[in-house]
Amino acid sequence: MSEQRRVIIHIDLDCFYCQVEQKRLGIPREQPVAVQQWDGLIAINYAARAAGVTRHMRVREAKKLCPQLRLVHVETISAGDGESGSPVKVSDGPAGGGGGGGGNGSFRRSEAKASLAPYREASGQIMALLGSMLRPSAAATAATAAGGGAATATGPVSGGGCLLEKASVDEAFLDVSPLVDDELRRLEAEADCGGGGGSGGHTPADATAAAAATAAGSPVLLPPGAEELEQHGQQDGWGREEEEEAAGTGGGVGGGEGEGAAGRLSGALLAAARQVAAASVVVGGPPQLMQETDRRLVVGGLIAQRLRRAVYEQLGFTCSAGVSVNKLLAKVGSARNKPDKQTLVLPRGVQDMLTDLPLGKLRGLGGKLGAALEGQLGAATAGQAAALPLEALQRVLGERSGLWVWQVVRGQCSEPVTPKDKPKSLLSCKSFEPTSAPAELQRWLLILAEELVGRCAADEAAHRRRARTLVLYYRGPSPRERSVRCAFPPHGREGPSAAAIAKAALDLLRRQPDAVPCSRLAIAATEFDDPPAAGAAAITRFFQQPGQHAQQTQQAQEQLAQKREPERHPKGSGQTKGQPPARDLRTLFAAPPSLPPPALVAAHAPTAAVARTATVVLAAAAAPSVEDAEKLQDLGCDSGEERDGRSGMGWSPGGGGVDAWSEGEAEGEGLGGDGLGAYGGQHSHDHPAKRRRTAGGWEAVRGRVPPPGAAAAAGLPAQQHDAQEQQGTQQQQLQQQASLPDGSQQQALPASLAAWLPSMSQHQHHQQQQQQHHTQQQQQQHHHHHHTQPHHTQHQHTQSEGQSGRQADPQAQHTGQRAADASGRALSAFQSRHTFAAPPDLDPGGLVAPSDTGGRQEEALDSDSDPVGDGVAAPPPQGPVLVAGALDQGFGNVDLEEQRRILHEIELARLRALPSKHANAGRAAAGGGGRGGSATGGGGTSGGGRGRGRGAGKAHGRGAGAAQAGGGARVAGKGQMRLTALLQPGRGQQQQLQQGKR
DNA sequence: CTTGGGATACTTT
DNA sequence: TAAAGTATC
Repeated sequence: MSEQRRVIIHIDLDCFYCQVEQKRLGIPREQPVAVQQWDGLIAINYAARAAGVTRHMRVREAKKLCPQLRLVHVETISAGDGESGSPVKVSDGPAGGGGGGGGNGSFRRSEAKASLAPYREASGQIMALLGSMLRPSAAATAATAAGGGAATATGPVSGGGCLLEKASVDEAFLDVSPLVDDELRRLEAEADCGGGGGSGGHTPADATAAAAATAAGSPVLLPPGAEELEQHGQQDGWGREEEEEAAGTGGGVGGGEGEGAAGRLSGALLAAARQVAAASVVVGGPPQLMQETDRRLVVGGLIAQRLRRAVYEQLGFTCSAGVSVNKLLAKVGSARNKPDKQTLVLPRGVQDMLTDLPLGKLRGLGGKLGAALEGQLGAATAGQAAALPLEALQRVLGERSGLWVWQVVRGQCSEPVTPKDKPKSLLSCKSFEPTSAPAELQRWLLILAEELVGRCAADEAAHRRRARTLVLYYRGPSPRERSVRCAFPPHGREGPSAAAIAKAALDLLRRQPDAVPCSRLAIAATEFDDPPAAGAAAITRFFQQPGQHAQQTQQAQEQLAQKREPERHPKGSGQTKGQPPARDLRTLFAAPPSLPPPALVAAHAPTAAVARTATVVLAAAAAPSVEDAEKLQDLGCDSGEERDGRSGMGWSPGGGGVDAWSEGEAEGEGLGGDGLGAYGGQHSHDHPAKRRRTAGGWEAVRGRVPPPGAAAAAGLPAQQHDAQEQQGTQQQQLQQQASLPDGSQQQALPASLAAWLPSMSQHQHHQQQQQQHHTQQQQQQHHHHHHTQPHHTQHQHTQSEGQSGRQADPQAQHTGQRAADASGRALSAFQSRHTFAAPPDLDPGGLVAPSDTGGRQEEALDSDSDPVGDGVAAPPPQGPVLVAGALDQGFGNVDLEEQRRILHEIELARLRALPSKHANAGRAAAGGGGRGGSATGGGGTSGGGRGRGRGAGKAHGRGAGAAQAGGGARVAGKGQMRLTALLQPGRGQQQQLQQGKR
């Protein structure tokens, strides 16, 4: 498939944080709002921007500039008693007017840390919705609901193979090429059965007729009917300029004189094109429908409209979209017209568009690379850079980066849309006034640990994996941030213990001689275990008699209790990387010992919300408190329980353990020079942000005497209970759009949302009822009878192969669907994120296009010596094209790998059900299945590489995102790395740049 | 005075 | 593997 045949959409939420808060608080759109963090603004809505409010403004100035400005502080997690069951102390709500909240106290930087959880949650909903819209069934459903009646579906499934890449909390790339293929086919078919049999559809008369035909019939392309789309155009208050600009740029639609290649134009297509052109800004317009690229992009625009519309109607968020042939251009497009607008970037218009575009607006050139380009080659715009010869670029930027830049400034980018599945690490951080007081550092660490623990628990429930490594980041006197790591502390019975994590981090920190006047701390959980077959537990349950599973789980747990095997990544112990620890077969299916039983896990449905709710915070104390010391002690004691059999764990109570920390070390004993003495001793020479050092660490340390008997103090909260409470809380929180008791999903528009969206009118209600896309909240309901829709999970080798990826064996497919269904049920419960693609490593034979892809990769590799021609010598190596797991009802998505695993698990389940259970057989099989996912970690590194974009509109800042060039073919293992390295601007070049500067 | 948080991911050494 | 560095929002 040639580069130009892709249709990529970039979706960018408008001032996302503000929208989230406005929705939450029911603040009308027109009211100026800014989201505040301490004394700064981190998001400003468009009304406020109109009043001149910008980022980097203090609340003071902002208020002065715009007195009606409504300030909303980000949620914070601060001091509160986190003990047993009592709700977390999260603060939200409107911030006090002048300067960060007076009495409330929780919006003080010195006391709390900010939490982005609400935005993560909203983001998850949006991504889920977008994902659901890419699935064929969604389109079919919508069409059916729209009354078009045309029994779409069934036939060759459409839409399969679309990709969704969440690029950041508020952005996503979508590759909708397959959907475009489909809809284009359908649209063009209209000509046959529809009114206009004639060959050309160019006359207005034809267009009109076509419009009628479209409204009546086109099942998928215009599910709601054309008139609704028009309504949409009107409903957003911003519709006006669109049309003007569209007109200015040439908003009309041309049949296109040249290139008569494509046959006649169907009236339906023409009507659709007009409609899209009117509702979009077209760069390089008007679209010439006789040209395939334009035609496809127009259909892409139609899809973008649908997506934006759905996001608005179902979730209440406006967003902007860019539609083009690659990620780079789509992103530039989405940033061009905001808010709530969409931009088609036709290749024809690219050159014009880029000539004056500041380099920084191109994804990847917003940083040093762009600066070097400007500084050393004098190019400030893409146009200027494009005038430079490749050799010059390569001389200055290095071979790879030079080539990459050469392509990017021409608008070329073949980076695939790469669905990201699980995050690679979870991190919680906090910066503060430099301090050397251990108690204070400890306090922060505990808060961070609590937050991290909550997120880890949610992650584990969702992905059934655990972090193997804990990383501590700290910023000491040196400007640079440093990091050290250790094994992740063992999980307690109820999951990872915040106490243990905090203590491990503290131990780590104590060993650092340069940690001292510390102004920032972060802890991260990384290097996760192999995801142990996400669907496994659900599958198992699915094939079990009710009740059997509990029994089984119990058995497994008993066994484990007996064996007490050191399962956790003992450094250097037998567990080779990727090799699942040898366990009894049963344990493969049972939840790990420290997990709640699967049933509970499923019901627990941890999402980000749990991370929030589960966050327990310390007693508030600006000053180091005795309680803090007690806490730590308790924690130490608590984790002591887990200590048995795990001494080889890399982390340990350290030289001196808990007791040592409390006072002995304060005295400089224990670790000697590494001990706390260093804290008090250092001073902040060197520190760039040289500030006064807080009261001497020594004083603080000495003053903090552990109370006698601290070790015996009450332990951590009983999390079992917590879990249940959280469940309730969470459901209340999340399920504003509740399902009916019987499980049917009827959308009740949340009052707050309705209030906030005055424009959501009658027809909208109508829509709501028709909508069958379910948001995450709804998915979390466990009403089984709803989940019987087949899951069209499909896989294509390459896009040019069209629909060839369907599963061959219907029976296997059926089974797979049931299994997928079951797993979907579980996944939907967990569902903290969407996964639309399988990790690339599993069975290359199946995932990677056979020799085909390999060949292309070679070409891609070679292409750096042959960048000419189209610039992108190699066709976009689509690599394994992964398919949106098509869980019809929007349940968790099961990707290809997951399907394989599931089938595997089914087989295992069958084996297990046999009278004599041969664990060996099972285990062997399981081993095979499990291995599949193991290489994934590395494989996750895609050619796509890094970077999110950044909505330029957001807060007028520097550049807008970047794009990676690179053919990013996804190959398992090393080859991919090499390809990646070759095609991305790498650090190598950047270092060169740095050197060049010096 | 002037920046800033909090968060992720990826690459290189 | 560990640590640092870069990019981006």
